Amino acid sequence: MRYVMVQIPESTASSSPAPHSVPTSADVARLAGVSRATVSYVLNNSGAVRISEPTRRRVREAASELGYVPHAAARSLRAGHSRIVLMPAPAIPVGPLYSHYLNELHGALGRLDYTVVQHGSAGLHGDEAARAWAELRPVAVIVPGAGIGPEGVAVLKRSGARAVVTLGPDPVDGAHALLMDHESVGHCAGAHLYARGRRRIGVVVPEERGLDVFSRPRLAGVRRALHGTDGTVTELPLGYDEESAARLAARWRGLGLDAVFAYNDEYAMLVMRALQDAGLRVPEDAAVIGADDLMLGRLLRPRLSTVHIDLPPGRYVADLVDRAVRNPGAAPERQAVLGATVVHREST
Amino acid sequence: MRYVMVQIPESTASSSPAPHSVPTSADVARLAGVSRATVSYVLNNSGAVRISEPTRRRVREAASELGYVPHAAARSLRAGHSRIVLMPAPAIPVGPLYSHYLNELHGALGRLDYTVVQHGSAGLHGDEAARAWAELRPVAVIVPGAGIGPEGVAVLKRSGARAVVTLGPDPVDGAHALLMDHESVGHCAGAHLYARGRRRIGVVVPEERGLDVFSRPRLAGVRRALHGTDGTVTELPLGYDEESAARLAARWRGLGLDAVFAYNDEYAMLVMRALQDAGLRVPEDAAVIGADDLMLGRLLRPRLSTVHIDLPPGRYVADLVDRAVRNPGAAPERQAVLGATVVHREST
DNA sequence: TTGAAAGCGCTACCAA
DNA sequence: TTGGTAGCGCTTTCAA
Repeated sequence: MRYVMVQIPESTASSSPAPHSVPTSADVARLAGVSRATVSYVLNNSGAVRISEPTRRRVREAASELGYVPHAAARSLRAGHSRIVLMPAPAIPVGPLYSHYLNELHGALGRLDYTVVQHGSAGLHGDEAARAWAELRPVAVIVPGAGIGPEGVAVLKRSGARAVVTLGPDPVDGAHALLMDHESVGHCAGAHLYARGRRRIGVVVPEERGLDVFSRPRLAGVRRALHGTDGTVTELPLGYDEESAARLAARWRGLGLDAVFAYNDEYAMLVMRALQDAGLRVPEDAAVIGADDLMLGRLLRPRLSTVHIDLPPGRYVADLVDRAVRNPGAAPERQAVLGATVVHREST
Repeated sequence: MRYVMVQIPESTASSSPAPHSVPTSADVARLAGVSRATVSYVLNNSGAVRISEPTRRRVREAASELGYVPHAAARSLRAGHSRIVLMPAPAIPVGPLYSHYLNELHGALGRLDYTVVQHGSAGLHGDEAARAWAELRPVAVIVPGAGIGPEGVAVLKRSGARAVVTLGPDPVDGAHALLMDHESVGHCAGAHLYARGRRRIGVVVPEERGLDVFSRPRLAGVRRALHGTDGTVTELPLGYDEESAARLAARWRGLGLDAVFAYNDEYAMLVMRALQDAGLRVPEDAAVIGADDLMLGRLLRPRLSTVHIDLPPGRYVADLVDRAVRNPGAAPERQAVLGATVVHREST
């Protein structure tokens, strides 16, 4: 299949008015023979005023006849606030665990009647991104990773955001923090390997840019686990492809390592296969442990040991956001929410 | 880690005014000692009017001093149109291939300066969803799967959407269609298995609801490939868990099948492992083919045959949307964009 | 070169 | 029970 990009010049038609104009509440009012106020009351089921049943019917019929749909922007302009929760769209393909989690969060927010806007901040740096987000006047902003600083938070709050929640490793001034410190993931893995008698431990660090947010803390965690012991930690940069893994496997004996924490289960699968293809036995010659506890780890032979990651239910985060929105004065909450536990199987 | 849901009553503080009000262009004008019109000209670099350099500076300084950020809703209300492209958020966790693709599309749209809004339409049916989307007055709507009908398209167009693009298997009246027919994926797999001498073919149909959009056509494609031959097709419902796969493997000999198309590579890995654990040889006793050409297939032993899926670059789809937006009068385009080719490895 | 003012669609107040 | 109307923040004529 071939795709040819076609550049079309700005059409002259684009500046002409729409063929048929979009119906407004005024149109509905006209058709129903009432005022715009009445239309608003009826369609919003405003309990404050009593409208006679015949009038209500006329209004509703007029609305559906015209195919009237209220204009969210106008409404929130008038109301002075929106129900928009903004989340920056991940710039790079992040693992299945995380993207699944974001989906869950999305759903939970939707159930609380928020509109989730994923804003791609490609190419925007720091406060620039925050300013772009602020233009949408979101009532809340959820920022994964280390995508915002205190100035960014200030910009958002000044623009009316009632809650800023970070999902990263470090708290940010002025924002609620759900601390998801991947350091503990690495620590778990390192401690486990050490307890299993391994002393010379390699740690895979993906070359894919943008994964640093996760991979650096995971590496640091292993370092901490081995600190003050007779164990050593060796950093192993690795691309997510077979050649890269084969090269690592070829160097393996020279490296003198006896175990590897492979960043996550997908990288672990890659590494384990390369090691096995190079004639090394897992776990005898090399213990391998992954992270994220994906299904595929259970299907490998030997079965892959991994670090299971416990994240708060999307519902919980959504509730935190909702609470913060309804009570913007409250002091920023700050809590660690990432649980890491080793799942010991056969590869270590 | 335990999470306790806390219900907080509506705070009385929530109805009190914001502690400090959000600066508007009027505030900037006041501080700079000019009119709001001038502020607008300066901040939008309007070429139509000439503003003296000193004035420009004063305005810009005032804006940054106040931390002024324009209000997108007000702007698009005035302009009569937005730059919002709406995409329904996938209700169920969809495969890595697809979610990666949506991300790519998202990025490409962002580069064209559109704001992507992912709207979770959980619980909304048909036109209800379309109406909810229409409230945001998106300039374009991209609907994956079979999430909209002709009436939905009409609702959106009537509300000002200049382009509706479907990404599903069937074209919808009034909308542009990028036909991604997974039937051809199944057809590919079926034809390949038949050519390799297999005659009694099982097709895995995931039990996970919401995957039907993909799995049904894939099944139908296999049926078509085998139609009029001496081959047979057997539907194999399967949950994404080891027990379910083990049950299938236990039934395998009784089923009398000699090959299986496993929906995608992840299910294929699950099935292949279960078959091997049950003492069956792949491909001798059972040929296994997946789909989506994920990395993991290359890492299995035997290496997994698969159907590689070719999707148009995100950039291409974004350009189509952009073209449609700028030229709303044009007839709906309609083209098949899903390429499927077998990658023959060792499992078939 | 700048300012005054209209108006986008909507809701909420106050009057009738 | 209903209508008139102000005004949310912004851009864009038209006048000065």
